[in-house]
Amino acid sequence: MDDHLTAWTVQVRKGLLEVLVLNALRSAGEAYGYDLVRSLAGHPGGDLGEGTLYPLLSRLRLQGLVATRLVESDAGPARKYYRLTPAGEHTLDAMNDHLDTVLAGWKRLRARRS
Amino acid sequence: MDDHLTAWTVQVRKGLLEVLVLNALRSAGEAYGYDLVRSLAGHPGGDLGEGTLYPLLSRLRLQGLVATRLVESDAGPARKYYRLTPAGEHTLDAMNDHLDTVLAGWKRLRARRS
DNA sequence: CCTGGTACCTTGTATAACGATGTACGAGGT
DNA sequence: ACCTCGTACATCGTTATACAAGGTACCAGG
Repeated sequence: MDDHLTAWTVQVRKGLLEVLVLNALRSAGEAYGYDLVRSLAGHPGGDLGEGTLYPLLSRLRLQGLVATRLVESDAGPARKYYRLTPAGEHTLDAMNDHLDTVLAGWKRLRARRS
Repeated sequence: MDDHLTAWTVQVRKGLLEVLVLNALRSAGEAYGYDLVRSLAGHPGGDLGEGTLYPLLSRLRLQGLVATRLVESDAGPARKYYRLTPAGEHTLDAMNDHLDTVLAGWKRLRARRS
């Protein structure tokens, strides 16, 4: 029974993780992948691996929602910093609004328990 | 840009639709598929087709979260009524709690805008 | 006889999360 | 020299799901 619940949480994260990352990116102003993994780990529902985040960031870049900037590091490999584009800001607002709407429907149905 | 947003909303619905239906089922006590499509259409984010709902209900039945009851109708084909099982009630509570947790993380990140 | 509403179901396509795996760099220990 | 650890990026295969499109069947009214 727990088996099905964990499978469900995976499905819920689809798309929801995208808004989470975009919001984190806007609040940080600028951040690189490896850092996002660690900072989001503290947030509820923000527990993701690198195999999840890097493809996500790549998609966002291809869609023009974020822009990247390579910065060499003294200790370790170069970091790829991400920040929102104007289109990304606009899209994020639309996403947040959409979530508000959908969740309003959820809360309404949830309240009416028998 | 709207193209990407509509694709995103599809991904958000994955899994989220399942909680919506389960909550609707609990608040109604008992309901059949065709009726759920119409009643959920009024709720924000509850716009779904039959090709979405029927496979969803089948999955829920296979997982033991809902039970079915066939009732013949005077006008039209027989209706398959669905209602939550005890396991379904328990799982639904866990889902609602999980959503509460995840959405708390979303709201926290969303509040901190630059 | 045909249309339209009710009611169920299946198939194919596209998309995303995630674990596993791989690459590469620098610092510190032995 | 060698190894290990932490940093940092990336890709692949599996699995699960929404959705449109299409299909079946029943009943009533024109």
